[in-house]
Amino acid sequence: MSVDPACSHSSCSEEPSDPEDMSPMPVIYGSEENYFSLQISSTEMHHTETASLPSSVDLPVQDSPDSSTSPKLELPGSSSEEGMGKRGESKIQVKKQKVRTVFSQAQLCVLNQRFQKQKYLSLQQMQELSSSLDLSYKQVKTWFQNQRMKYKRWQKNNWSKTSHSVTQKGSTCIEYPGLHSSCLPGFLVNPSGNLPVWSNQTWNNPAWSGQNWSSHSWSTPAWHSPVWSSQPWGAPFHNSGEDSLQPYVQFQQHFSGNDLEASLETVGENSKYLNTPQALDVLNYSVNMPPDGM
DNA sequence: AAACCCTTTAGC
DNA sequence: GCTAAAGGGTTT
Repeated sequence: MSVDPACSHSSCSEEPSDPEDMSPMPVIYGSEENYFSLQISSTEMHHTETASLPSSVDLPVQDSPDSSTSPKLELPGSSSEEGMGKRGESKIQVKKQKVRTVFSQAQLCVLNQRFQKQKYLSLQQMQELSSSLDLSYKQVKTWFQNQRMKYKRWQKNNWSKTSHSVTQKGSTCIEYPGLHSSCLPGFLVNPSGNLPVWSNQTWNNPAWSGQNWSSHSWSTPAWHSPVWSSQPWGAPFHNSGEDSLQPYVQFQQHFSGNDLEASLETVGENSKYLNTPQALDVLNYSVNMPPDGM
């Protein structure tokens, strides 16, 4: 099988990618996202490799400190040109060329799997995930956002396909091809966490060790629930309302341990429509339940 | 203020 | 064409 994903060798041991903004980030290499993440890509996997470095130019670019969470890690004005390049005073027409990061299969795998379970992550979750994957918070956030849109589109298409024929609640016909296609066996996550099985390389993040994942991170009220009610995928509930919540409760009662994982995929389906903090909480709780029993 | 949704831009 | 990322409008 040669299932030696991404970094089985050793090329990805370092991954100085780009933690860029995150706050809790223990690893802050530079400031730029992935600009200079000189990657090796010797194998075939391009990790977070930064697409292509424009060799010349000092790309004023990017970095948009998104600061999503940790507001300004880089002082405004001092760090790079970003300060003035943006909307300072001299509208430099330096068109910041977009840097397209290419996530590695491993990263995508984890992201996808996570997405299947949760369409929305809390701040902390995103932070942890980002640091685990060596990505920036912004990247994770953006990825999830894009995924949601993608999923939405997919759902729409899918919906038109099946809607006329099946519209019942138990119609779990098609599954969102989130990772199936790109996830190699070796990318499967552990039942305890969400890291790939082979995660002993870059994925060694204390945050995922099982401490934070235990519970509080999920129940944190930090959840700022978006407009669920208006969510396209939340709408369908008008029909089944509570019906949607049932699966979750039962789910956590019936499953436990390894099965959880498998079942999650199924449940995950539902979760697409059920993104209420509560539901997620239940789901997540189960998901993170250590197979050993805490 | 920050995250979200949605659209658009742009690299691959 | 896919999708990461930017931009703009909205919501809390």
